[in-house]
Amino acid sequence: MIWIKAIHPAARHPTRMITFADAFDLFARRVLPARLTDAVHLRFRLLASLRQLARETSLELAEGGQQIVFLARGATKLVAHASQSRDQIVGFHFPGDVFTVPEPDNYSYSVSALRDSDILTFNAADFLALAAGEACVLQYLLENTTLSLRRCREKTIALGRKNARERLAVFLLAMAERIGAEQDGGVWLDLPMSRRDISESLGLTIETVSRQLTRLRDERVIETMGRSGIVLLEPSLLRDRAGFLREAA
Amino acid sequence: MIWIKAIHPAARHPTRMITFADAFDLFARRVLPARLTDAVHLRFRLLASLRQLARETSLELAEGGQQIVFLARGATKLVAHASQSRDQIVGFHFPGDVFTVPEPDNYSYSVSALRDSDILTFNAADFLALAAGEACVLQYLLENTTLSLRRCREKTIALGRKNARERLAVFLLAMAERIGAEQDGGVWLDLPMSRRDISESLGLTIETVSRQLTRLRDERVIETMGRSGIVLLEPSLLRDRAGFLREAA
DNA sequence: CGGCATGTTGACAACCATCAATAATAGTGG
DNA sequence: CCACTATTATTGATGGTTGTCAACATGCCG
Repeated sequence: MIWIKAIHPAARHPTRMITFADAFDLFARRVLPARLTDAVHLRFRLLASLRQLARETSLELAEGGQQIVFLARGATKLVAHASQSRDQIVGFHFPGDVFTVPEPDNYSYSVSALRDSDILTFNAADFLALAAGEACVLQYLLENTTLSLRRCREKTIALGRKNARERLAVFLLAMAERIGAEQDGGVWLDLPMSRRDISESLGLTIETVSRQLTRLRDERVIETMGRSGIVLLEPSLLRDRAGFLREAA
Repeated sequence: MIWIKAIHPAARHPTRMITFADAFDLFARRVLPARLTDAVHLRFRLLASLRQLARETSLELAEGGQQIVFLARGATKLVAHASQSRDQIVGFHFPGDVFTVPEPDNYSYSVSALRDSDILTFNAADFLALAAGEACVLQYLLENTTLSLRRCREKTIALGRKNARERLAVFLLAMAERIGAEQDGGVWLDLPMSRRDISESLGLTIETVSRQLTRLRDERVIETMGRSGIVLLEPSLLRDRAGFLREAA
């Protein structure tokens, strides 16, 4: 049916833009305390820039030092560029996430959209200067950064001590936790990232990622549907393959 | 002489303990703003526990949730325990460092002393509740956590995209920055960690670490003196081998 | 339906882990 | 102070996991 054809892709990846007001509102509801005076609220608002990133486009943040980013809509990856086109994805982000983009040092960093995305960017120094008077905001940022750190440490463990098989299992479980939809015993994933993205996140090649997914499919641990659809048939089987600590017996 | 025997090891790795007052004073000078009232100062003091860790001993922090740790003296490693005695070191810490120890999730974490160390531990929740009224403290923690995150991301890049040779170069440069002593053109390092620690930090084996150090020695990039002494003869040569972004030409 | 980007599969090679033996170091006791 | 010993580090030989190169298949979009 025509109707299916026309509506389906749009439903999966809506391209409707949101306004600055909408984006900032989402941000304020999550980060700013309700009791904030209008004046301070406005000053935060003045620091925000809305960037609309079409799928596959990226945002270089070289100028202006460290940035604080709020993802209002879409999905993004934070990429570190090492030498000679060796890129490492240090994190995936989903709507509602707040994260910091480091200023360039030994590597340069960029934010790329996996889907059409709307993000708010703040200069970190300005933001912190303003937040200094609002302990709640600082506390939110601190908790958030601590969470990012925990995720980053888990990634470090995966990259340092796990084989390809285990890394895939860890990745799928992490995605299930963040964007999975429960579905009669299993978990449904609509991955916004390509095999290349997965491989650049896990320190592998796309071929290895593909082989491990095939293997998991052969073992009836997952099912794949097209390029982006994955069903975790039995999450506990994945946990067995993830090389985590055994649960206390 | 008895006297020599008794004092010599102590000279390299002094075992003299410091008092709680000394340790807390070091902490306060670094983290707490000078203008803090005595009452609040005291409340922070009441949250602190001094732990004296002899070399090679470790501190399990399973109970009590996330901890905030201040290292007053010595050197420590933060170890994540994955399954089956596969450990990954997620960070090394030196005097003055503040860091958080996650509560156990998929992995358990412990702090181990590379040298005799004195650390102050705080329950993170209690500490944050108290710091909520002191924006300066929150800001310090936030900056500190952001720095930890940056370091962790750089480690992620190293483990995901670099070979053994590059990882060693990155490691030595990072150590030079943190505990190196300039010495006529080169940098002198007295590494507190063993080859095993280095390998567990870099996601390699001790044999590979050893081989790469030998290779760097053959190439006249470093000199080794005993087990812990390393001189970086020409840091720029190490940078060439670290796989960093080329400096802007 | 057709073209192209993306993903999968296969053959082979490289790098690093593993296993094993030797060497060096640091601390101990004579 | 020096020999002795246990621990730690180095060196060598070999194999496995994953990267690389290549060909092919699939799915997505116009």
